[in-house]
Amino acid sequence: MVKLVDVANEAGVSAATVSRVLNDIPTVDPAMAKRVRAAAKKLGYRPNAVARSLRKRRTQIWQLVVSDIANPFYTALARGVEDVAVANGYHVVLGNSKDDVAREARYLELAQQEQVAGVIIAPQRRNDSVTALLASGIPVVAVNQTVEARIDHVLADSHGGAREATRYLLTQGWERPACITGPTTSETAQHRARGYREVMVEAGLSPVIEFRAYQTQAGADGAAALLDSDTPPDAFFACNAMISLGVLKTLKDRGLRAGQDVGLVAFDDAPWSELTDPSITVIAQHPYEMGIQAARLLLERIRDDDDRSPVRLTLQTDLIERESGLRRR
Amino acid sequence: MVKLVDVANEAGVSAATVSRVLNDIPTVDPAMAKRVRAAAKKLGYRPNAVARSLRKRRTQIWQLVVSDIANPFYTALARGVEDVAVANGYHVVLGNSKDDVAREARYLELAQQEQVAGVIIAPQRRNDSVTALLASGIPVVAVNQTVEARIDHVLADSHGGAREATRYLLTQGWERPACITGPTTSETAQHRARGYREVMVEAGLSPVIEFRAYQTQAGADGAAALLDSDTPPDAFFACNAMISLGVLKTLKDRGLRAGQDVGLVAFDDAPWSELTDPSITVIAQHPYEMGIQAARLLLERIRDDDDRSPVRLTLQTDLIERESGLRRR
DNA sequence: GTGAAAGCGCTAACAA
DNA sequence: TTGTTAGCGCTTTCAC
Repeated sequence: MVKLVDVANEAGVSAATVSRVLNDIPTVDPAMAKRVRAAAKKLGYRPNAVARSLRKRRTQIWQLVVSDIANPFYTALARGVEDVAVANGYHVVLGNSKDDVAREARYLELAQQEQVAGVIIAPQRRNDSVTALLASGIPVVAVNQTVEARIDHVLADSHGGAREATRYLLTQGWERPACITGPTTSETAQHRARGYREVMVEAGLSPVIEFRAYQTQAGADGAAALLDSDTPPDAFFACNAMISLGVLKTLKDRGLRAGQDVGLVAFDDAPWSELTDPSITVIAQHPYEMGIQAARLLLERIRDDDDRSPVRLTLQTDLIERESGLRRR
Repeated sequence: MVKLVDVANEAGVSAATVSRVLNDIPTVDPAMAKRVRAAAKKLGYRPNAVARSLRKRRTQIWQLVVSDIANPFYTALARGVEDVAVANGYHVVLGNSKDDVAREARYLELAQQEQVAGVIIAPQRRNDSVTALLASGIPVVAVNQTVEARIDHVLADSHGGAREATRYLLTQGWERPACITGPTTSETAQHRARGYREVMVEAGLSPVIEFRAYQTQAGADGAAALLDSDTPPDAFFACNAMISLGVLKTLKDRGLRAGQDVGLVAFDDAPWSELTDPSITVIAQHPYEMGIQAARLLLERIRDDDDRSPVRLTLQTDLIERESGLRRR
C-alpha cells in the first residue's frame, strides 16, 4: 500500500506539502504541486480516508436512516440524498430500520461511533434517540416526522393532501369512504387521518379510520376488516403506497374493481400506479425532491457551523387523477 | 468526548485492559472486566470506530453497489445483505451506480479509500474496475454478472428461467412471443435472450429479440417498436421487472389486455406483480436469498483469509403462474 | 512557501 | 493477567 509519505519521497518534498497539494491548499508553489501530483499518479496513490477522518475528527459519510427500503417513497428519497451527497464529495450509508425503533436507535449510535458528517433520518415516531446525536455535535435533518425544535425538518403536506384526496372521493360521488393509515405513533398517519376526518365531518359524514401499519399486509387486513364490517365503505383512502397495494390485493380477492365497484385514492405516486388496471389516483409526494432538500439543509449545517435557526420545509402534494377514484356504474 | 483512556482512568486500569474488555478478549480478570464496563457505562463511553479502523487497517463497513435502487430486485438483495451484515456487526454502505459504469468505478475506488471490509457488487457488465480492489486485498462478491475467475459469484439461473418462460408462453398457445431484454453488455440479458432463442428455435419459430435497457422506458419503447413492426408479436417475455412495467404501459396505451389480447411473462416477482389486473405471470428470482448468500460468502472471505477456491452459486428460478400469460379469447 | 514534529483514539507487540 | 510502548496514515500547528 502506497502512502502519503511515499509520494513525498518520490517527489522529494515533505509529507506536509503533499497533504497541502492533495487538499488544494492554495499556499503552495504550483511547480511543486505539479511534481507532487505526478508522483502520486505514478505511484497510484490512494488517500486513506480512515486516517484522514481520524485526524479531522469527522468523516465524509452521511448516514441515512429510513424505515422501509421496499417502499418506493424511501428509495426515491435515497436517490435525492445520494445525488447531492456524491456531488459534494460525501457518500451515503443507508440504514433500513424496518419499522423497528431499537434498530433505528442502533443506527444512530453507529452514526456517532463512525463519526459521520451528518444524519438524515425519517423516524418512525417522535423519539429522543436523536437527542444524543445532537449532543455529540453531529448535524441531523429529519424527514416526514417532527422530532425536536432544534433541528431542520423536511415534510410533505400530509394534512392538505389528505383533505384533497377525501374531497376528491366525495366529489366523485362516493358516499362512505374509509381511511386506512399508518400507526397512531406516526405523525404522517395522524395528519392524513385528520385531513380525512375534517373533510368527512364538514360533509356531514361519519369518518371511519383504521390505524394499522405502513405495510402491504396491514393494508390488506384493514381493507378486509372494513369490508366485513356492518357498514362497509364504498371507497378507500390508502395513506401510503404499501397500504394501497394491500387494498388492491383485498379488492382483487373479493372480485371488486376499483374505479367501478369501489373508489380508491392512495398517497404516493408509485412506479406501478399508472400502470395497473385500473390505474391508481394518487396524492403524489415528491420524495426525490425531499431528499434533495434534506441533503441541502444538511450541507449547510455541516459547512456553516453558524447556528442559523432551524428550518421547517413543507412540500406540497399533488393529486394525480387516474382511474381508481372514478365512479362508473 | 469521552475516550478509552478516560474509562481507563475511571476504572484505575490501563488503556490496554479497557481495550481488551471492550473487545471481549477472554484473558482478562472478570472482576476487572466488570469494573471497566461499569466505568464505561458511567461515563457514557462510545468507542471511536474510526480510530479503531485505522489501527486495525480495516473497517466494519461493507460496500454494496447496485445499478438501480428503484428496481425491487436490488432492494430485496440489499435487505438480504444488510440483515446478515447487521447480525455480524457490520454495516452496509449502499451505492447506486444508476447504470453508469463510471459511477460504479467511483464507488469501488471509494471502497478502497474507506478501507471497507468487503464489497458486494452487481456489476453492469464485465469490467475490470474490480481487479484493482482485489489487488488491494479487499474481498469481493459479485452478483448476477460474471466478473473474474478469482472471486465468488451469486447468480440466478437466467438461462433456465428464460427457457421456462418461453415454453410456458408457447404452451399457452401464443404463437409469436417476442423477448425484450437488457443491454447486450449485460450477462443476464444475454442469458435470458439465449434461453428464449433456444426454445423458439426448438419449436421451429423465429426468435425476435429487443436488446434495450433494464428500465421502464426501454420496456415501453421496445414493446411499441415490436407492435409497430410488420409481424407484431402476440406475446412478450419481459426480462426484468422494470421492463415489464414499461410493457404494461404500452399495452395500456394501446388498449390491449394481457392474458387476453396478448401474453406476458416477466422476470422478477415484483411487489405489484400479483396485484395488478391482470396479475403478472413471472419467473421469480430470489433476490433476498441471493443477498443472504452473497453476504455469507463475503463473511467467509473476511474471516478465513484462507484462500478457499472461488464459489459460483446459482439459484434456481420459479415460474409463478398468474393471469397475464393465459390465452382466453 | 515549506518542513519538523506532534497527535487524532485506538490496538497489538512485547515485557513484566 | 496486566501495563508499557509504539505505531496505524494523515493533518496541522509552529518554526523557519
